[in-house]
Amino acid sequence: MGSHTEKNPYRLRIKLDLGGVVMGPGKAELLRTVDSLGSISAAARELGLNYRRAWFLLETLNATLGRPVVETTKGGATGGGASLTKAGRALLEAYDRCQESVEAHSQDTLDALHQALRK
Amino acid sequence: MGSHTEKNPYRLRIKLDLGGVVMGPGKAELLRTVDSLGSISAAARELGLNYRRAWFLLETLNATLGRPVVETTKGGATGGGASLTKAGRALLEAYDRCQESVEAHSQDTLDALHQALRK
DNA sequence: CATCGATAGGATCAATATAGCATAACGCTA
DNA sequence: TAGCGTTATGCTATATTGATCCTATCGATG
Repeated sequence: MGSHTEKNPYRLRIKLDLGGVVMGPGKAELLRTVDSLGSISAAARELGLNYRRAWFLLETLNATLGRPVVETTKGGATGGGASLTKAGRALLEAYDRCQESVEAHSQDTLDALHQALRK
Repeated sequence: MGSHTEKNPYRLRIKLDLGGVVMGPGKAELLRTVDSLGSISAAARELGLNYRRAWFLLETLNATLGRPVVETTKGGATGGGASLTKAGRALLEAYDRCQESVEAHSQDTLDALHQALRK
């Protein structure tokens, strides 16, 4: 039959411009994973990036926003760890909320575009 | 008085992921300027980027999407020129529409985040 | 047919981003 | 006190991106 709707590959990606840093899907996933694993290095392994970079991304966030988004401890039984601050959670939640809102409100436009650019 | 609302510096930037290329504010402005000036090189001058790059950006769009977004002519009295195709205009309009929608629907969340991260 | 401004594209260099290695400090635990 | 896993950070190498330069081609027009 005629209208077998092919999947629309077009997507809308967002980036939160925080004045000095931007947070896109990468940092968002990193925050999320640090939150769930309680460690920067574990999160880095999980996401397939090296610790050096993961740490740098978080440090940039910490330094640029007025307050830290992650707090860390060194040494101890587990070697140390990291967790999100309230600010960090607020940031992540705001990002997710924006992402959802954007997806919901852009779907029609993206579908129309997909039709318009259809070969 | 207490609540003198300081301007919120946080912004939401969008990128249209078209599968192979992404279109952000840069390519959007380029398309818009080519449309209004009728020339790639004029648009490049206007936006302060070199012709080589402007041309390459447009070429990438043309090549990746099934159909061209700009069509060009060489030679002639004016040396040549460029204009947006219907597809190009559809793309630019979709981008603008998404941008507007996003701005409208994210303001509250961004304001709340700004308060939450307030020093 | 020589000129002119624009498209089209090759080649190279600088700047920036990311990857990867190496190492120290930390503080619990055996 | 030796060992372990993690944070923290320096340094180097590689990859990606953007800037710059240069040359060819096109086609109306004087």
